[in-house]
Order: sequence, then C-alpha cells, then structure tokens
Amino acid sequence: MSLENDKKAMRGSKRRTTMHDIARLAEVDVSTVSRALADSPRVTEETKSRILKIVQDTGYVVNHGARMLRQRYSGQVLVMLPSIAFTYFPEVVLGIEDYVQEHGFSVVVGSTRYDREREEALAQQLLTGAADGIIFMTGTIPDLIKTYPSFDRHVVGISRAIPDEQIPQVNIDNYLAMETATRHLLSLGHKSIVHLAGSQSSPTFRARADAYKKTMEDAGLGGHVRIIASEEYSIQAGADRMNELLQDGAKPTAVICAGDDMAIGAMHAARLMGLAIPGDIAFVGFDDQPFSAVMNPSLSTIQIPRREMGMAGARLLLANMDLTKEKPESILLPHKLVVRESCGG
Amino acid sequence: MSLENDKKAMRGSKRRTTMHDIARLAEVDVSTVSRALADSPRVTEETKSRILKIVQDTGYVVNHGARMLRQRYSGQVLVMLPSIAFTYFPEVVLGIEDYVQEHGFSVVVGSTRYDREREEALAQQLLTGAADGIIFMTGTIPDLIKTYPSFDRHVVGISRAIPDEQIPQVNIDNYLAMETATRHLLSLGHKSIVHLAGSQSSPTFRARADAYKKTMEDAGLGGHVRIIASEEYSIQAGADRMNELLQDGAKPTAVICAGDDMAIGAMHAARLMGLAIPGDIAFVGFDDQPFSAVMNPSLSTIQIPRREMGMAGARLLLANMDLTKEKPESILLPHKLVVRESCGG
DNA sequence: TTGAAAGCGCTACCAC
DNA sequence: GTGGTAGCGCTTTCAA
Repeated sequence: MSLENDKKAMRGSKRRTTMHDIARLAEVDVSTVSRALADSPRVTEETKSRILKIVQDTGYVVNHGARMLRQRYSGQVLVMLPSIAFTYFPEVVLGIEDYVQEHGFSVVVGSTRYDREREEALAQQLLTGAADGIIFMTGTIPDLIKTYPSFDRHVVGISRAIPDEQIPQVNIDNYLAMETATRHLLSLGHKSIVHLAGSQSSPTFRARADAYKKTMEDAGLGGHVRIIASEEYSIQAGADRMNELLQDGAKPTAVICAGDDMAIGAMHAARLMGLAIPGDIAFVGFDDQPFSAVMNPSLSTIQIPRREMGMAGARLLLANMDLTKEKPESILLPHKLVVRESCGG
Repeated sequence: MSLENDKKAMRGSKRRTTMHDIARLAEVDVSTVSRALADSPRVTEETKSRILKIVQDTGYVVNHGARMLRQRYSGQVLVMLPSIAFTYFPEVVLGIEDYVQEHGFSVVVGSTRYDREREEALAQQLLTGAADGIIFMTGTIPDLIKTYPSFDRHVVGISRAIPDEQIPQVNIDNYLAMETATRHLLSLGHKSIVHLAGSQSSPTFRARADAYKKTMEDAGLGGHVRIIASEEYSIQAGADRMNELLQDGAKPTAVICAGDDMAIGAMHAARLMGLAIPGDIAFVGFDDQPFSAVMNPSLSTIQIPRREMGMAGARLLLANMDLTKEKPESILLPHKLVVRESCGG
C-alpha cells in the first residue's frame, strides 16, 4: 500500500524547536512559555519579552498537531464543492477565505466531482477533527455527517440549496431571478423561449426551471414551454444541447440558460448554424461570469454576488459553530438582471 | 481579540468515541485496536474483524490531531497561488487533487493576492506542521520557508518559475511557446505586432516578453517591437491597455497577449473602437481557457496542459518529500499552438 | 508570578 | 498475537 510508504518516507529529519527548548533557553518552565505566548496577564512583562525574544531568534512556531490535540479544534474550515474548475466557485471561495482568515481559520477546498466516495472521504475531515466545520456548495450533505454530535452546528450551505431545514444557508432567490429573466424576454416580445436547464435533480436548477415554466404559463405561453435539461453543466453541454435543439428543427426566438457557461456554449453552436445573435435568436444567461461582459455579443444575465455569498456563508458558519449563541438564520442575498447585447433592445 | 473567542466558543460538546472506547467494547488493549486499524499482520483476522465491526457500529474515526502529533505529519499539502479566481489555476488544482488524494493527502488552497503577509501566514502552515509540503504557483517563496530544515525537500513550484535552482519545478517552455506564437503571426505576414505583456517582475511573463522581442528582432522587425506590460493581470487590464494603445494612435495589425484573459479584454476594447477581428487586427492569446474556443471570433492561443501540470507538480512534491530517494528533476511539459479565427488565415 | 504535573488520543516499542 | 507503557508537544489546572 503506497499510501503508507508515501508518508513514512516523508518523515524523519524533522525535530524542530519545541516549547521545551524555548523554556530551557529562557530558564523558565514550559507552562510559562505557553502562557507568555498566549499573552496571559499572569506573566511579567519582563519574562514575556525575554521569552518572545528567544522565540523570535529561534524561529519557533507552535506545533499545530499538539495544540489541536489539546484544544480540540483544528482551525480549519472545509469547503466542499463539485469542482473548483467550475467558473462559478472560485470567487465564492475567495469570499470565504476573506472572512475566515480574519478569524484565525484556514480554508481547505475539496472537489467532490459528484462522487459519493469523495464526499464521504472529505466529510471524514470533520469527524476526525481535521476540520471544525464544513461549507457545502454541493447541494447535498453525506449521511455520514449526521453522526457528528450536533452536526447542524458545524455545517452550512451556500448557493445550492440543501434540502434540510436545520442547516443555515445563504443563497439567492433563484426562482425570483429566473422569473425576472424570463419576464425581460417576454417584455421584449419573445414568445418562443426555450430554457436550457441544468440537472433537474439539483434544487437550484429545478427552481430556475420551475420559475421559467410558471412565468411562461402565467403569460399564456404554456404551449411554448420547452425545457431541455442537461445532466452535465459545462460550455460543451450548452453547445451540445443547442445543437440537438436546432437539429430538431426548433426555431426559438430566445434561449434562457441555466448559467453563463451553457450560454456561451449555446451561442457558439447557434452561430455555427448561421444564426445571428440577437437578430435571429436572443440569449440570456445566469451568473454573470467575468467573460460575459466582454463577449461578442455581450451576454445579458443575472448577476450573483458571489464574493459576498462566500463571506456571508463563512460568517454564517462561524456564527453557527458558536454554541453559546442561537443557531443563525439563513440568508437570501440580492441578485440583479444585467441587460447587455445578447438579447437586443 | 475575537480570534480566540471564535475558537473557544466552538469547542465543547465534542467528546467523541476514542480508541479506548473501542478497546473496551472489543475487550482488547488499545494497542491491538491501533494495530487492527493499521491492518497489521500481527493481529488475528478474527480479532481484527471483531474490532472492525465495533468501529463500524460506533462510527469511530481516528483523531487527526493525535495521529498527527504522534506520527509527525499532517497528510496535507498546501497549494499557494495568487488567487483561486484566476481562471488559470483551478484546473491545475484539480490535477493536484487527483494525484495527491490517491496518495492519502488532502489539499489546502491558499490565495495570497500578492500579499507578503498572507504568504508568510500560509508558509507557517509548513512550519507548524499543519502541512507537510507546499506547491508554489506564486513564483516566489517566502524567506520564512528557508528556516525549515531541508526546506527544499518540502517545496516545489508549478507554472511560475521560482528563481531558485534547488527547488524542483514543473513548467512549460514559456520562451519557446511565445516564440512559436510570434512566428505564427509573422508567417501570416504581420509586421506591426504589439505585445500586451504581464508583470515584468514575473519570470514567466518576462520570458514571454523576451521571446516576443527576440523573435521580432530576428525577423528584422526590431523597430516594431512594442511591449505594453500590465502589473495587474485581468480581463479589465487587457481592455485598459488596449484602449491606451489605440488612443495613442497606434495601429498594430496584430496583438499577442500574455494570456487569454487579457486577450478577451483587449479584443472587446478593439471592437468597441470599431476594429474588425481579425480583418483589421489579429489576436493571439496564451493559456487556452475554456471560453477561448467558443468566443466570437474564437481565439488562437497557446494550449497549456494545466491538469497535467497539476498532477506532475503533485508527483514531484511527493517524490521530493521522500527523503529515502534523490531529489527529483524539474519537468518541462509540452505546449501547443492552437490556431483559431482570431488571427485569420 | 511561576512551577509541577496531568493528560489530550494515538502509535510503536518492548515484553510476554 | 496481545498487552503494557512511554511519550509526541502542548495547555491548564493546582500548588506554591
């Protein structure tokens, strides 16, 4: 089992300065060093500075493992997401880092790739004490997690709704956002509007699809409702679904996509079929990726405060982990329709 | 100091199943449980399965902190990069995760945002034992790291050359790649080629700029050399530099960019000025981002095997940490010029 | 104000 | 094959 060998081979050669070394040099007890480092008031300023000086000189740093064992926390927050390569997530992670680091925690990111095993393996981090809390952006939480005592106080969700009332979450109102987007297209006179949707097993994508459907029906356009759901979410998937649609002989005047990635894929496919955007066919995306503003034509879309979502999620998690306080409330952040060239007028 | 409060408030309510509990239930000694869990051959299959059963039933998982303290490793690899939100990095991280997880390590990602303090804080992770090794994608390593005993065996670089001979690295040949890109434009008949460069304090971007300059000069076009370097690297920066260039009255027939992000920004700016691409002005990028293939027009660029770089870097790090073996050699991965619509022909 | 000492949960060495 | 036991490096009582 190479797993073991890898780690074995690595160790050795360590033996770094310990607190005892500092204590010896400062001619005090380790406990005094410990207190000095914690800036306890129960140590003379004089001894404190003597110790600090030695710490500086030796370049001593406390051993994370030992502190962790003793204090029973790791100072790490785990962020679980499908893939860090999905353009949506990195910006959220940045927001999480911002908040969390300010509070003395560091961030571990784990990509699950929708793999149950990976999810469970990552979830272990909480159980083993390698992480103090988890931020889920996967939309589901592994059952394993639920064995953790008061697990709901160590877990929050961002972006992808977790179907569990107990867990604090931060999200945007996907339903309302998609309703707004659809209405915009409607207001432009479009009737034949198709929705390129994401996986319908995801509450997020389902909410978007539902909103589209309901809005169309409310406008008396129930007959035009057409939802093409894609299990996979990617530029390529957008292009593929669009191709299938067009080869099917469909002639929608507008397409509303579950995300900007799908939208640029779909727009590319439409262009290759000789369609002019927005002349022949209009597009609306969702997310407002950095490239959306500079594409040709630029993409109308729903802007989501990703960075803020990350920060809010992190704040929510730390608040949730504070057992001396009440469990915090879930948060809904505002979105915004950004009108650009891809849907004309 | 809220830092302390955050963590204090979090603890409590823990007290989870320990190895002692398992031992008691199985009516064996902890040492036997430890061995059974490590699948040691010195435990009967029978006791082993009895113990395993109890472990399953109780949902016991080993305490990471304790193991870490005892075995003197954390099982974590730190990846340090400027920002996880730069489209270039996530795919590399995925490659790192792939390799590293297979070997029983997990990945911590830290964004430095070019902040010295953040860099140092992250580097601490190695010194405190919270990480066993670091993969640098920042192009520099903090001095602090060098205090670590045989630090060069716990560190590798990816993508951005670290100016330190001792440290194993994986990269592409940036010079050659840019030479190829420039030559392609030259072969298309372009003479007035401008280079929108990245920060010239980065060896990577400097190599690209140098290659452009030298190739132009070799073609007898030294008089046309024009390098516009941008400290910041982003879509916006690309647009800004392009605007400045055009407002300057320059009329290049081709622009070669330090990266695809700058390229799409620049193309957007050019379009807004009424220039046709590639008719009036051709563009070549660098990186081959996912959007580059589906843009309008699609972007000619240098394809970089990001995922592979990640995997290679991870492999390099683990090999480097294996002190029973020689320090591994640096690696150069192949790149490829991908010709698309943005440079015509 | 400081020191002594008891573990945190685990692994590995040494007996048997 | 199994049990006993000594720490890993730190924090935190309890005494002095």
